[in-house]
Order: sequence, then structure tokens, then C-alpha cells
Amino acid sequence: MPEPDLPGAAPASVPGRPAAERRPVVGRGEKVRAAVLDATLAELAEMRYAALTVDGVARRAGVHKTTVYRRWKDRDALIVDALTGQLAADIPIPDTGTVEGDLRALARGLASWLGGPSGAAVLAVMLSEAVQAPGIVEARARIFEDRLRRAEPVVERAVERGELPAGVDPAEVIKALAAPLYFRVLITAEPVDGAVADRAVVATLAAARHGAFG
Amino acid sequence: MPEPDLPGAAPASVPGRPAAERRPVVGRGEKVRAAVLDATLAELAEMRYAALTVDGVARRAGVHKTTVYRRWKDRDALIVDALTGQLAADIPIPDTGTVEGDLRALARGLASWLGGPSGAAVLAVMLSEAVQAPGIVEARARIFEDRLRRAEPVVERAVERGELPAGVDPAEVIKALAAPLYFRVLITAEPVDGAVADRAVVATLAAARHGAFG
Amino acid sequence: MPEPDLPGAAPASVPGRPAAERRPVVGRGEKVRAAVLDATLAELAEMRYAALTVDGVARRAGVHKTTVYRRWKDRDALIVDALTGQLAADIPIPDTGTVEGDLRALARGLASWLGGPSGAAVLAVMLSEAVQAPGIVEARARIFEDRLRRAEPVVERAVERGELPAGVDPAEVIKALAAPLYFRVLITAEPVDGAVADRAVVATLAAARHGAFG
Amino acid sequence: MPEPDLPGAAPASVPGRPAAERRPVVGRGEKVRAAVLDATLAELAEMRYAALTVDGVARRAGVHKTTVYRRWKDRDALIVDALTGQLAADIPIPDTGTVEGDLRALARGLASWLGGPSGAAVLAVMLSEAVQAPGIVEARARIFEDRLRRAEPVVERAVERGELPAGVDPAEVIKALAAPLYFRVLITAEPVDGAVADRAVVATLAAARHGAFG
DNA sequence: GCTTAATCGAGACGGTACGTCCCGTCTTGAC
DNA sequence: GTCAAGACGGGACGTACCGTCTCGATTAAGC
Repeated sequence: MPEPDLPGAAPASVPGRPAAERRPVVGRGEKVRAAVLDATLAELAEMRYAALTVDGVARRAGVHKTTVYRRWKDRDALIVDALTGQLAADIPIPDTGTVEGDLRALARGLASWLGGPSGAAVLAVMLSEAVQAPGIVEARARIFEDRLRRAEPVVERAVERGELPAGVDPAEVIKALAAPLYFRVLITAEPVDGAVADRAVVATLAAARHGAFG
Repeated sequence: MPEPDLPGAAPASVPGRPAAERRPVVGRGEKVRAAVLDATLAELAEMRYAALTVDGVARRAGVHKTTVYRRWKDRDALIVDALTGQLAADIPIPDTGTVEGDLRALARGLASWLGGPSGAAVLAVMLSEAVQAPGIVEARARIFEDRLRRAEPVVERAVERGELPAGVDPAEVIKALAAPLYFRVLITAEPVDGAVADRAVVATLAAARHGAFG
Repeated sequence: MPEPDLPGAAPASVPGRPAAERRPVVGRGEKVRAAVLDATLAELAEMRYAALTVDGVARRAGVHKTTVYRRWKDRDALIVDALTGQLAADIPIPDTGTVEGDLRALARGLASWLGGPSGAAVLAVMLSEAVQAPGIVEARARIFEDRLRRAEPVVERAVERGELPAGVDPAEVIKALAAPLYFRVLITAEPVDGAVADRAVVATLAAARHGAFG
Repeated sequence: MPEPDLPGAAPASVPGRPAAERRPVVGRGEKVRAAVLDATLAELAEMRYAALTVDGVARRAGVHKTTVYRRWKDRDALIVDALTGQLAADIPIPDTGTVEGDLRALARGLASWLGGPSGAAVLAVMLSEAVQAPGIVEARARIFEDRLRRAEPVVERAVERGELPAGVDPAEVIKALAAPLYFRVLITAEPVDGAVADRAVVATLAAARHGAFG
């Protein structure tokens, strides 16, 4: 993780003392970090990836360029860090009682994220230069994997309830649900709305019930 | 000022027209153009998008940088042009006699293109900076739309044969087929092989038969 | 010599044509070079060596920083070049008919140069960082050697006239003449005027006549 | 605010005074000061002036950068201080019984100092940026003046012995002796050895005897 | 085959951003 | 009261490309 300078959450130093008290040292440090990451996201939102300037981010964060470089190796490291933070935000996992309800909730949540400015920006960057630049590829895979995994319980519950045949691969189901939405955003540039989400649910369920993912 | 940004104009197309009117002057021009586009693709193949240099392309094409700028407005125009040409290559539309066979052929063709170096490079670039830069977004949408449309007859024939219910939206079927493959390449960075293609076929067919696209 | 880019005074190309006509190509090139060197000297004159900024020089020359770096590898290379040009200005070699007259003329010329702003600035820079930085050391030695050598005929004529004993080493005599002046400027920071010059002449002549340099 | 810029204050000098009055508080202070000055000289010895880093000096002295800045206003003050201490080292004034012997001893001592690493480093720094920066110019003049003055008795004794004509200016003689040596180190970058020293002695004596310094 | 105009080669140039190095200041906790 | 530790603002460095421009040198068409 790109935090070369900071001692890293105080590796269990002075373990006897209450944790809240233990590292007021850096002080401004944390504030700066947050300001820079916010500024990075803001800049990404209003201009595209390649146009983002370290100097611009620094200025917006009220900080000097050098300070940014002290904490992040690269423009890329900075961006990845900012986006990682953004994506780490928890996605609520629905539990409506039926697969259809759960999947619909998931799909609509994803659709509205993809449709909104945040989703667009994040995706744009995650895929910029993506297929090659090593740091980003890895980060991207890790992040999305995590998001997918968190959604798998929805499928497992459906199997337990007998709504889906035993043996379905939960990961495959979730991917099948998400794929058409991403496809529209990234490839055909069609709008992604609730209707699209619903259609994905129907298709995914039909496929799952007929053993396409088992 | 020469503004041959768009690839179209089909090399030596419409030969019937009088030569005096359509600037047959070019002479060496066409050879240079081809060399530069080839060089562009070659450079894209071995380095990533952002690392591509106009000077590098020019050198590889045995041409001077100025010459490149004389024909393409900027780096992006050059790249888009090169890739457009690449994508314009005809995709054979299968006609095996069954939907399953046809879809399988389509899916496998796509999978092997996505898996190969060409597919990776093209995708990387098409999505670089993509979500914002207007020229590229449009070009991208146009290109993929075209590819999708050319595949639609496969579905139409299936409906005629009674393999799929009347009323299925051919475009939707094709998108459903392609989406999981793109998803794996772009999001989860999983390898895309024949097995993945086959699973997409099964899922798509199941969904289509149960009215998900109707 | 720091001219990596320029083809170097056209190495006898197209020797048949009149020289004045032969290389209008670069055109602005030579003008830029001169402007930058002038700006460098001007900046050196009003601020000291370490405070000289490439950007400042460029701005003063009405030129972009990059352009400076295109022609000179370094801040140091730029400075050395500027000073070399400055020092290359011919020193008139006196021929008054007597050694004493000649030496007096040389000494006074040197004294007034050393006393003036130009001499001070040049010396300051030539010796800044001097004992180590390879480029400067070499340039310095070369330049001063050249100046000394050009003055040697004065001594040779004196020997021919019988004013100085045969066998005197001309170089030694000139060095002996120059040394006290430099010493005062560099070490004791005393003013260097005509009186000092005259004393150096007397001392040098006395020493030379009594075989100190033979 | 501590401003111990000047070296003077003779380490633990005037021990007769009551301790309470002259800040015996320092405690560790004096040790740190010495360590830093030593480190400064060491760094100067192995790299050139401009490459000397406050951080580097501090590290070598086993001390933190802040501590250095607490005691010296800036890099220049530190360097001047270190070198001043270096130069304050006594030069033995010879008394061989003859001017020639004395001057030879002086000249050879100077030559070997100038030839050695210490001399080179000190000179390099003393002249770096020198002609302008006020603090250094003054310090330089003061130091060399002091060294010259200490050597004057040699000449005075020679006059008393009748070896040199009455009325010779001792300072001029010493300068005439030293000048050629400095000249070779600083200007022509020739090696300075015993032979050069001896020649300076001969020339200086000849000049002095014939009234060049009287 | 000779001329004439489009095209090309060559490369300097202004410009933007990069990432690095060091300076000197400041805050904070520890000995 | 010093000192260690180190983040920070700041200024300059030297580099890499971008896209523009001005020329001479080609070169291929059309007379």
C-alpha cells in the first residue's frame, strides 16, 4: 500500500497505553493525507485521468507538490490510493427473502453507481492504461474481486432456500448479473437504468435455474 | 490544410469517378499513411497507450514526426484511426444451422480475439481516457455497435427456425453473449478461454428461451 | 565545446558556393544562442554564481527554459560557455619597444580588467566550485593558458633585444607578472590599481634579470 | 536565539573566569559542536562545496539536521566556521638564520599545504561564491591577512641582518612569495611542488634586493 | 524531359508536466 | 532545555513529450 513514509499505524508500540492516545505525533499528517485524496477525487471528477496534475491536486488540497510526492511515489500511486479508498466503501448486501429481490437490489445499486458521476469516473480511471500498468491492474482485480465476494451470500441463501439448484457457483451468478451493466457503460455507452438492471436479473435467474452456472 | 482524420474514404474506393475531381494527386501519400498506421499498431502492441510516442511511431515508420502531424491532428486521432482500421476487419458471421453452433462460434471467436494481444491492445486504448474524450467515445460506440449489428442475423435466423421465441431482441442476445467475456477481460482480469465462451452460450440461450430478452 | 545540436559551422559543405550564403538554415538558431549567452553574462553580473537560474536566464533572453537545455547540458555548461566567449576576446599585445613598456602595458591592462566588474564576475565564477568540477577546471586552465601564451612574444622580443638574458622562460615571466595581481584580487581582496601593476613589473623585471626564470 | 556564528570564543579559553558567568550550561553542547564541525570538514574533503549537504553533515556527525540549524544560521555559516577553525591552526614561523632559508621554509610549507587535500578544499570553499557573499569575503581577507602578518618577522629579521635593504615592505615580500604558488593552484592548475617554491624564493629575493618592494 | 507545386525531412522552438533534491522552518515528544 | 524525528512549504533542477513552425530537398504530375 502506498504509504512509504508513515510508520504505519504504530506497530504495537507501547501496547500498555490506551490506543486512542498513542500516536498524536504526526498530527497534521493524517489531515494532509485526507485532503490530498479528496482533492484527487475532485480533480478526477471534473477532468479526465490524463489531465490530472499532481500540482493541481496539491494546490486544491492546499498543500505543496513536494508533500504529495513525499507520500505517494507517483501520480499513479496517488490515483490508485484515492480510488481504492473510494471503492472500499461498503456496499449494503440486501436480504429481502427472495433471490429475485436480492438480485434486483444488487443490480439496481450497481446500475445507479455506474450511472452516477462517481462510478463513471472511477471506472474510467481504473481502466485507463489498465490492461498494462501493473499497479493498477492488480488493484483493480483485487477491488472488484472483493466486491463480488461480498455479494456471494445472496446466492448461497438462495440455494439454501431451494430457489436455485444446488451446485450453482455463486461467483458466476454474481458476475453474470454484473457483466451486462458494465458492458453497457464501457462498450456500448448506453445509459444504465433500472430497466437494464431488471433485465439482467431476469436473464441471470433464467440461466442459473437451467444449470448454466452449475 | 489536410484533414484526413477519419479513416473511412476506403482506400481507392469508388474508382469510377473522374480522377481529376478526387485528388488522385496523393501519389506517395497512401504508402506513408499505411506505414504510419502499421507503426502505430506495432508500438501499441509492445507498449501501453500512454507510452506511445508520436516520435517513436514516426521513427518506426521511417517518416518524420512532422509528416505524422500533417495527416493526423494529434496523437489521439492517430491512434483512433489505427484502431478503427484494425476493427474494421470483417468478422466472419457463422451459419452452422443451429443457434447454439452459431453462438458458440461467435463467442469463441470473440474470446480468442480478446485473449490475444490484438484484442488486449485495442481494448486498452479504446477505454483509455475513454469515458470522457468525445472523439474516442463516439468512435468506440460506433465501432462496437457495428460489430454487434453484423452478428444479429444469427439470432434472426434462430427465430425463423423456431429455436428462439418470436419477439427476442437480437441485439440483446448478442450483448448478453459478449458481456461476460468483456467483463472478465476488463474487470476481473481472468483469462478468457473456450470454456468461458461456452458457458456464455449456455447462459445466453437459457435466458433467451425463457423470455429474458423478449 | 558545448554545441551538441548545431551541425558545427557547416563542415565545408558545398564548398563551391560563397560562404556567406551557405547556411541560412538554422536562422534563428545563432540569434538565440547569442541572446542566451548575453543573458547569462548579465545575470552573472548582477547576482552571484549560485543564484543564477536557468529559468531566469531564459526569461531574460526571451526564450524558453527548454531551449536553453537543448543547447547546453547543464547550468554549468552554459556558464562556462558564456565565460569562455567573454574571455576569448582578444587582448592587445603591446609592442612599445622596451620590455618595461610592454610589461607595464600588460600589467595595467590586466589590472584594469581584474578591477572592473567583468573581471571580478568572471573570476568569481571560474573559481566557484573550481578545484573540483571537472568541466570548469579544464576550461579555466585552457583559457588562462591561452591568454598567457599570447603574451609570451613580449618576452621573446626582450631577449632578442638583449634586455633580458637568453634562456629566460617566457611563460614564467608572464606568470610572475600576473600572479601578484590575481593574488590581490582573490586572496587579500585589496584593490588592484596601476601602482600595484607597476610594482609587479619592477619585481618581475628584477627577478628575470637575475636569472630567477632561467 | 543562539547565534554562535563566529568561531572565536576560543574553546574553553580564559579558564580563570568564574564558571557561573560564562554559561557553563552548555553541557553536551560543546561536544556536538565539535562533532558537527569535524563532519563538515570531512564532507568538504570528499566532495566539493556545492555537493555538501546539511543533512549529510548531520548524519555523519550523528546528529539531527535541526540541531545543526540551531547552532548555525545556514550552510554557509557552518562552512565558514569549520574552515576558520581549520585555518586558525598555527603555522610555524621558521628562523633558520638566513632570509633564503626562512623564505624557503615558508614557501615549501605553503606549497605542501596547497598541494595537499586540505589546502585544496579550503581554497575551493573560500573562493566559492566568494567575491560576492559578504560574510565570506570578510572572513577570507581576515584569515589570510593574519597568516601573512605572522610571517612578516622573517623579513624584518632579514633587514636587521642586512640581507635585505632597509625600507622593504615585509608584507609585500611575503605576498610576492606566496602569489606564484596560489596562482598556479588557482589559475593554471599546475602542480605545486618544491621546485616551484624554490623558484618563488629566488625571484622574490632578487626583486626585494633590487628595491622592488621598498 | 522539364517545370512546378505538393509533400517530405530536419530540427529548433514554446510550452506543460514530471519526479527529484535540497533548503530552512516548524511542531511534537522524549531524555 | 536540548535534542531526535520528521512533515512541510518552497525553489530549482533536468527530462520527456507535445504540437507548431520555418526552411531546404524531394518527388511526382502535367505540360
